[in-house]
Amino acid sequence: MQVRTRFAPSPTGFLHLGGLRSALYGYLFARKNQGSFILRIEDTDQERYVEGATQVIYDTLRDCGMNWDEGPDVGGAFGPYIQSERKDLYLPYARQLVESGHAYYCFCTREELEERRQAAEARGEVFKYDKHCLHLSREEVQQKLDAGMPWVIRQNAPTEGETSYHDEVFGDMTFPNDSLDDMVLIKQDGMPTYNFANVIDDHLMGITHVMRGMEYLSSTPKYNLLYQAFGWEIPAYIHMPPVMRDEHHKLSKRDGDAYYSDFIAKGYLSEAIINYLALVGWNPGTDQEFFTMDELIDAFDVHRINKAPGIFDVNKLTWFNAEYIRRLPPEKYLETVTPWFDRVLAGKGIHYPRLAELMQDRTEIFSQVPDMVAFLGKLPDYSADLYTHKKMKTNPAIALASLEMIRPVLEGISDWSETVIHDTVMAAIADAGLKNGAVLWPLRIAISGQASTPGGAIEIAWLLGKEETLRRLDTGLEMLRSVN
RNA sequence: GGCCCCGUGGUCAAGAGGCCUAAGACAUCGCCCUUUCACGGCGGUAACUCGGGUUCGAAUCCCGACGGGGUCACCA
Repeated sequence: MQVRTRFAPSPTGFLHLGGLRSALYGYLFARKNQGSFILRIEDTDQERYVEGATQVIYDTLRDCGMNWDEGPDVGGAFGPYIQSERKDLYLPYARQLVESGHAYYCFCTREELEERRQAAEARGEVFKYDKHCLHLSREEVQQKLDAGMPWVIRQNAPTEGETSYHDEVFGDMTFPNDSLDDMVLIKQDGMPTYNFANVIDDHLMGITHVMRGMEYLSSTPKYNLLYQAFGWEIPAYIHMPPVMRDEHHKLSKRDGDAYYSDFIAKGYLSEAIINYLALVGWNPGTDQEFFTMDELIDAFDVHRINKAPGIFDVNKLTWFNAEYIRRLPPEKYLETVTPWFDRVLAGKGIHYPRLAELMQDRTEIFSQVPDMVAFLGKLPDYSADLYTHKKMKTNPAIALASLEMIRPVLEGISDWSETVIHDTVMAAIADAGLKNGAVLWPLRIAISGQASTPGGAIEIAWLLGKEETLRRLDTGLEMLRSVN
């Protein structure tokens, strides 16, 4: 059997990481089985529709390396792939169900329903539609229709017995039928509800494996009843637990920090995001942690999807990101980091390739880069306390002596290259009978103005250039003379 | 509240009756390397929710409690 899965987001905003993971698992499963991955846009709720959201979905998926075989923009034999464009297709199916007694017209207004709902709540009961309109005769229905009364079509669900189905990750599920409500199939505006459109579309599009969040676990019996009423084959179900923000809340669109685009803006690599996301709720059963998309496809197995929700851990994502950055070819790293350098170093004449070499192993997220290299563009204000470091055996007094010793040495260097600076400085330190740290620490502090820097004194001196190095050294000397 | 699902360290998780004195990873702590920081290396702290069963033997099976999540819309 040709496997066909689908990702069916509603265009209500940016794609958050939970949604991205659903897409990923669907994509992985389809590819793993040489099947097709279909993209369908579920925009039946005009009130929540957000302009441009569909494009964001396309861009995000492509960015992450997930290509769909059929979809709104690429076409396919089962289109259209945008639900609103399929609008007219659903009503006939609903009517068919009305004819066969599996559904019925309902003329109850929202207000009436609301009253009954509140009355039920007042009695401490759960409101369930009472099939009020089921008993209308054919004539009465026609009369109301002719009179132009607003209507909806509801499913006629059984009230006794139970319905079972099998889920690939949760196993066998059974629900008592009396918990099934007569859900609305066609809304008053003529649009199908998600519940209905979803069944019709999945069938029409030949979806063999329905993959979706586990929040649909309990409404699946109602969908199965629909499939049966039509005499259609019920698809295989793969329900997935949610990705949580913390123990109590799942990642949602209301949490701005969960958007894929935000992570990209902060300097996370899409490969790292995908790799990490794949591992929240699923594992390969081995110790392998790093996966390319192809390796993910190869290792993926829906039976290894966990049933319990997984909490999204930015820490681990950040670690993955740092690892991916370290593994980047140097040229690629340089290219990616350049705009981040530019934010604070544009026009400063800093040698980016060398800086990039120094920075690559220290970059966890690109957005941290500007703060880490800003000192090269402008010497920050710093305190003389920085000259004190126990392990380096230095303090302001020692630092003053060290810097006074090293300044003329640096000034005397004509070939300002790292090796020459290194050899000259180290030789001078040895000649003076000093410890490396007693000179190198103060030097680095004087020219960088901060306790930790990417690279040591020599590298920074080279990056800064002779002139700027001496200028900063003088500033440091001045400060030290005033405090000593 | 009814119904459904789930419950191994702070987090992701391996584990499908004896191999568990419970892997691995992130985080955290310590040491080493080192001209700082980072990288890297080594080591440490830290978990089977609880209570009953079943069994020679249970993290693994059963029941209950507790905890968490979901669902009960003309939203998807």
